[in-house]
Amino acid sequence: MTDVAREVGVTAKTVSRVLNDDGPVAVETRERVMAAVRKLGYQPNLMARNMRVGARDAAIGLVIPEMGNPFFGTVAGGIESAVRARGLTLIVGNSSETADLEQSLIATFLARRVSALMVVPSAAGDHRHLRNERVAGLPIVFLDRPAVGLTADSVVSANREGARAGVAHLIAHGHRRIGFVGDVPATLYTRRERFQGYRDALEAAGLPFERSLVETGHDQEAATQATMRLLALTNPPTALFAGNNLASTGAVVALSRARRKDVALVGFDDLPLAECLDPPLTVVAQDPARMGAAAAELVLSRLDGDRSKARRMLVPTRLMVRGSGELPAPR
Amino acid sequence: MTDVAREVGVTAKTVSRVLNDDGPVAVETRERVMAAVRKLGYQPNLMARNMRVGARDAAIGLVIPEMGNPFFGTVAGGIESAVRARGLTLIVGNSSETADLEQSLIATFLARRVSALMVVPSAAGDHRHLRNERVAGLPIVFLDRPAVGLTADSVVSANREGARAGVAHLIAHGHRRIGFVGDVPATLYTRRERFQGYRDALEAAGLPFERSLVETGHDQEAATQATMRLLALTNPPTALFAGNNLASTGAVVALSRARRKDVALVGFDDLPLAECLDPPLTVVAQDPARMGAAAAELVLSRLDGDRSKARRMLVPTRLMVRGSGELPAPR
DNA sequence: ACAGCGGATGTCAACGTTGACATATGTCAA
DNA sequence: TTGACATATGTCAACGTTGACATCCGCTGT
Repeated sequence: MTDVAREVGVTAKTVSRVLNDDGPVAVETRERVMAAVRKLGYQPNLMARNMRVGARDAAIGLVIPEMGNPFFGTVAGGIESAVRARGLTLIVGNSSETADLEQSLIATFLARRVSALMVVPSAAGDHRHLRNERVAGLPIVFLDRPAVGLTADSVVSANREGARAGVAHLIAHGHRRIGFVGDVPATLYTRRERFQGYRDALEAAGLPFERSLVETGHDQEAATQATMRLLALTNPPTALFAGNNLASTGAVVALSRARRKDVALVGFDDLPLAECLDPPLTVVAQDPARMGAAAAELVLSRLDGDRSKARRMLVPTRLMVRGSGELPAPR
Repeated sequence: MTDVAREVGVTAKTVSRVLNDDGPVAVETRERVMAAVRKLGYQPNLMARNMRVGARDAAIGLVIPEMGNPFFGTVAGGIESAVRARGLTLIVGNSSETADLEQSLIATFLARRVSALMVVPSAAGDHRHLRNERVAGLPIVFLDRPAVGLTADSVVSANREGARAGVAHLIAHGHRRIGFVGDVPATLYTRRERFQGYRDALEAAGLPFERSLVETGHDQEAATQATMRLLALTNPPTALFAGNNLASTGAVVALSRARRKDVALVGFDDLPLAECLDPPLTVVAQDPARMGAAAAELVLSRLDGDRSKARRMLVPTRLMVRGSGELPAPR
C-alpha cells in the first residue's frame, strides 16, 4: 500500500480511503490511485487489515471428516451458498476422521481468527477445549454429530427415527431376521443412534436382537466383506439394513457379486444411482443440503447476536421406496 | 499475549520466547507462562505473526467448482494428505463453476497470503489477472483444466486419449452410430478434449460424424433428458459415450427408465456403483487421488524453489471393462 | 578483584492497515 | 471581510507479534 502511495505521491491513508470508499477523495486522486493499484498489482493485506480493526476474518471455518464423501460435500455446498450471500467465505478442512487432525484444523482456524466455526466431529473427538471460545461468544455449530463435552448448537439428522422407520419397513414386508451393516461401533454418534433405531424397530415388533446379525466395516470394501460374512451365516438374514452410504454401497456390491437378488436391503442415506440398481435401492434419505443450510442459518443468527441457549436441530429423513426394501421374506 | 505476560509478570517477548522455543528461558518462567496460557485460553494470533515475520500463511488455497462432486472431493483429498505431511493446511473454496466466484475466492486467498494456489478453473474463467502473482513467484497449479491466458503448471487427465480409447472400444464391438452426452460445449476444456477424442475415434474408424448424435446436459437431470432425446431419434444411436460422471449417471438413469438394456454405454470417470449396475458400467476411469497427489508434489517443489518452466502433467486413464461397453451392435 | 562470558530478560521498532484527530484550501453567506 | 463549513489530505498511534540489540545478573578463571 505504501508503494502505491509513493507511486501516486500521496499518503497510505489516502490510498486506504480510496480502496475502502471511506471519506472524501478527489475524483482525480482516486483515479490515479486506482491506476497505480492496477499497475503494481497491489493486493490489500487482509491479515493486516483484520489485525488493525480488531475484527475477525470474514471467513467461516468448516471441518469435515472426508472430502471425497458426497454427503459431506453436499453439506458443505449447502453451507457455502447460504453463507456467501452474507459476504462470508467458507474455508473447509479435512480431518480424515481423526481427532488429532480435527483439533489441529480447529486450532489453525482459530489462529486465523475465523468468525465462526462449524465442525463435523470425528469419531473420537472431544470438544472441551473449545469452552473458552464458546464463552467468548464465537459461534460454533456442530454438524451431523453433536459435540462431546461441550454444550453447543448442533444440526443432526433424525437418525434413530429414520433407522427405526427403515427397519420397520423391512419388518412390514415379513422379514424376521434383519442384518445390520454399519460403522465400527464404539464412538461414532450416528452409528449409535441408527443402531438404536434398528433395535427399537426390532423390539417394537417383538423380534429378538441377535448379535451375530450385526457386522461392521468402516469403508466400502470392509462393508462388502461384512455383508459377505452375514450372507455366509448358517442361518443368514433375509434382509439387511445399511447404516450409511458407504455401508449401503458395500452391501450392494456384495449382493451383486453374490448374485443375490432375493435379499431385501434398506440403506441409510441416498445414493445417486440408487434408482438404477437391480432391484432399485430403497433408502432412508437424509437431506444434506438442508442440513448445511440449517447450520448456516444458525451460525448467521449467532453472528447477528443471538445469544439464546444452544439449540439442537433435527433434520427429518424420508423413506424412498424403490424396490430393494420391498422384497418379501421367503416363504 | 500481552495479557499472558501481565498475568505472569514478564514481557510479551518472554512469552513469545516460550511459545516459539526461541532463546533461553528459565524453566520456572516457562512453566508459569504455560500455566497462564492454559488459564487464559490464549491462542496465538497467526495473522499478527505472519505479518510481523513477513511470511506467507502456512496454508494452500484450493478452488474447486463443486464440493458435492466426488471427483473434486477425491482430488482435494489427494492434495490434502500430500500437503499435510509438510505442515501445510489446505483450505478449500467452492466456485460453483462460475468465473466471478472463482475470482473472488482467489482474491480472498491472495489477501490471506496463502503460500500457494491451486485452482480447478471454472468454465468461463480467465487467469490473466494472476500474472503478477506468477512473476512474484507464488506457486500456482491448475487442476483438471489448464489456465486460460496464463502460462502455469497444470495437472490434467489424458482426456482426449481416454475418450478416444473409450469410443474405439465401442466401435470395436461393432457400433457405427455412437451418441455423445456431455457438458455444454462452448468453454469447458474437458468437454472439448473428450469431444475431440470422440471425433478422433470416429475418424480413425472412417465413421461419419453426425451432429444430431451429440446432446448436452450440464447436470444429471439434464443429461438424463439429453439421453432420452438421443434414444427418441428416428435413427437412434446403438451406443453412447458419456463425457463425465454426471453425464454417465444421467445416461444410466435414462437407459434404466427406458428399460433399454441393449444400448451400449461407456462413461468417462468412474462411479462407485458402476460394477453393480445392469449391465455393469464400462468406464474410462480417471485417477483423481493421483491427480491431487501430483498437483501437490508440483506445488511443494515450487515452494522448495524449483523455478523451472511451467509443466503440464498428463495423468493417464484406464479403461475398466465391465459389460455395458461390450454390448454388441444389433445385427 | 575483575574481565569475560553466557543465561535470562527487557526495550524498541517494525510488519500493513486504519481510526481519531489535525491541517490546509476553497466556498459561501452574513 | 470574516468566520463557518465542507472538501481533501496528512499525521500519529495502535493492532499482536517478533527480530535486533541492550541490559542485568551471577559464575568462572586468572
